[in-house]
Amino acid sequence: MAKNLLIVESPAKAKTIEGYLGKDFLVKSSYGHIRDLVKTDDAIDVENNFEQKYEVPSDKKAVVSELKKLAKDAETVWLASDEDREGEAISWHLYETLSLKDDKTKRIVFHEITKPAIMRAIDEPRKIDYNLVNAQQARRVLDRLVGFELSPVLWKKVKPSLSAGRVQSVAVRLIVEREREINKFAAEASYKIVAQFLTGKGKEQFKAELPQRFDQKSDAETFLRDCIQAAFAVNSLEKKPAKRSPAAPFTTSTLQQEASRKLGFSVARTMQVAQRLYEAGRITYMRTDSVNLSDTAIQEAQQEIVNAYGEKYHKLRRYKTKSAGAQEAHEAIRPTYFSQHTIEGDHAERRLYELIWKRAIASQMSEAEFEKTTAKISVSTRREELVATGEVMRFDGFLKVYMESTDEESDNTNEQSGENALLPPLEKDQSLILKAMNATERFSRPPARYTEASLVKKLEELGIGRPSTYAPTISTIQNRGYVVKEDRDGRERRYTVLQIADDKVVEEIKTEMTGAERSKMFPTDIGVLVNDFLVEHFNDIIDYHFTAKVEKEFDEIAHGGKEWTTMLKDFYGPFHQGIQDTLEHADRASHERHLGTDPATGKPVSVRVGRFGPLVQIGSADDEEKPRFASLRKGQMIETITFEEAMDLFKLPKKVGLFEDKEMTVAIGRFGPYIRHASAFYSLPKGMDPMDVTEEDAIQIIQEKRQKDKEKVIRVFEENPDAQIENGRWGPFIRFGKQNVKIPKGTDVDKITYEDVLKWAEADPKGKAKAAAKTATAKKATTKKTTKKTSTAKSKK
DNA sequence: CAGTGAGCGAGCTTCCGCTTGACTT
Repeated sequence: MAKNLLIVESPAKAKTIEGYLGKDFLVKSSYGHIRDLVKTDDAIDVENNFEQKYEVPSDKKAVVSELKKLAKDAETVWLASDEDREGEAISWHLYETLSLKDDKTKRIVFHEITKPAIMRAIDEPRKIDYNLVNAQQARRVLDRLVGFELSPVLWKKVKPSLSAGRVQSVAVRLIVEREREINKFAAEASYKIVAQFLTGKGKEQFKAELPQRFDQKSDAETFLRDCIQAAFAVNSLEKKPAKRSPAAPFTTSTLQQEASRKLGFSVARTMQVAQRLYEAGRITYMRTDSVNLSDTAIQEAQQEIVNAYGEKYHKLRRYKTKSAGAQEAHEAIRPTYFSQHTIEGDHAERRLYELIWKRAIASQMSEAEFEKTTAKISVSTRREELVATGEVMRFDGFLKVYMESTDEESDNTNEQSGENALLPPLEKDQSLILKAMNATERFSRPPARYTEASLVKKLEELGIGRPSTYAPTISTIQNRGYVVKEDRDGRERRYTVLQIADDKVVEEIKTEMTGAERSKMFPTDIGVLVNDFLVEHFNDIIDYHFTAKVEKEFDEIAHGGKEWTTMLKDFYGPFHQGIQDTLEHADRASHERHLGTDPATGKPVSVRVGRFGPLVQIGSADDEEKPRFASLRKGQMIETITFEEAMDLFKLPKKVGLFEDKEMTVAIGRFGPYIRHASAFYSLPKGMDPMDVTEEDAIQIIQEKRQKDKEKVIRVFEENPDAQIENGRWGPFIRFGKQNVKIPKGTDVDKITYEDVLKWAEADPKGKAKAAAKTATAKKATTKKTTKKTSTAKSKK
């Protein structure tokens, strides 16, 4: 029996540490927290100093009983959970739950998993820090009180099953408020002047811009006209060295941002893949707020950089965390072995590892050095100067391995930036030949919508949430239906371009797409409704700075300067009063908006949130005639929909004619406009207005789709016409009734027999399960719907 | 991928932070 039992939070960590400590130590993991508040409303006794009822959740029972047994037999139990508030609480819960003895228990901490760090920790054991534990209790109790008192208010005043909390509600608020900023944003147009010059001798070309812009088209036109007969010369020439430094190694939040920008990963996917890399021993812990690297890591990175790129590429750097509320219990995210530039694994694992490796290596490399040249060009007829800039890299430094990307979209419109371009050799007073000049109308841009990752960044800046909760929070607000992540089409916008041609200024109108979004976070109507309700009645809790405020108090508790129950009492009194007042006095939340009167019937037109989502209604319930309803479409919201848009919703579905004795109907569904005929759906070609579809169009679309489907079929099996080989998006596959059967790699498609099909179909449990699930869920969904229908109806009262 | 759309009912929903599996969808 081992003399020492050492308990950490993560099993992967346990494995590593066991290797460092040898036979006398048995290293086990608690798998995070082992106890939590009971899930019922009596978990906290607010009358009695916020006394808590804890329980070991069922999925932790096995871990706890194993640890209990091992602890009983061990001479010394070492509690080595993380060095932060939560970690201290885990140690305390272990101490209590395992019934440990004070003289047999030692608390140790380390914030990097290296042998020297662990040996040092073992030499310096301490006791459980009850101030820190109390700070965690205050945090836990406050979150429970807020979540479990706010949510029921929403059930009563908005709709059942909704949720609110210190973190999620602020996340939703950020998105709602950003959407409103975008809605009220009015783009301002201005004219940007860009010129192309030729040098006199070599006839080399380069570009220059006017730094200032013209608000008025007439001013831009005048400028261009003045330039027609003007002489141009290099007025001044300046060369300046410039440097760029690498970014710090990854934290959870920065990893999520870069993986989103460079690899297109959702934050959940990034964390899944990182978890696999961590478990395989490829990277250090992936839930961290620290940018710190251990001394051994810094040395290994140095060795690797010097070996691979040479001494002058190395620069030792230590980074400091900037973000609020960082607890730094771990290292930054880095490769376990810097010598491994790449790894084995699936595509996602290899790419994420590479990103982590590059970022960590680059963080220990030299600055990149540039020479920036700025040439100012005089215009004989004007006082303004045009400016040409060029940048030459003198030394690549860290850019040899890593370039951080930004959130700025580069694909936006006709922006032709002259930055980073090379300039031909120029001399002061050299005269230049104007080759072309134009003034392009440009528009100011609204604030950017959040992506999952940029929302995480914002939350981190506000100190809201922790590395372990960023991804779950993003999921929660989507699962609750408060926000959606989706693509939205942009709209066309016209802009004016003025140009010098044949000594005249000519004008041209062009169009561009603007406002198109990919994978962005949009609030839903229910998200807006809940947010506005919370802001109205609980503004102090939903305030961006609420977390920062309470964190400060948790810190005071942790340092022994404040009693945790006092802090909670001060908070809970007014909070609970607010809950009661709201329950008693607040109206049911509704965002009903009256849009106007239907000219055809004279009935009122309004929008509101219905049981199945936002809808438009013509007529009222107490009218004799039943009101007419229509659902809002993707991108439409109660707050912003216009009367005309609302009335348009009643124009579809529209019957467009007959085909094969059956009606054809045009409508708009979740995937865009389509024609419904018999029981089949046919998408409209992109760009076709569903209102304009004629009978002939519809027939043609149906026939074309049928033809295309026919072309996809390679072979139908004689034995069973429900079995056929088709060309799919990723190559040939077998359609076998409802089941899609994969063709094994390397099979000659022409030689597949019906026996093969039966065999493969049988051997593909996933495909079978999927086919079965398809029918099962279809059934379930319908039954669920009907039960839900009655249930919500009941609770309405 | 549509259509639907308040009404009486019983009892349920819900927080944030630590950690991984054991399961299907």
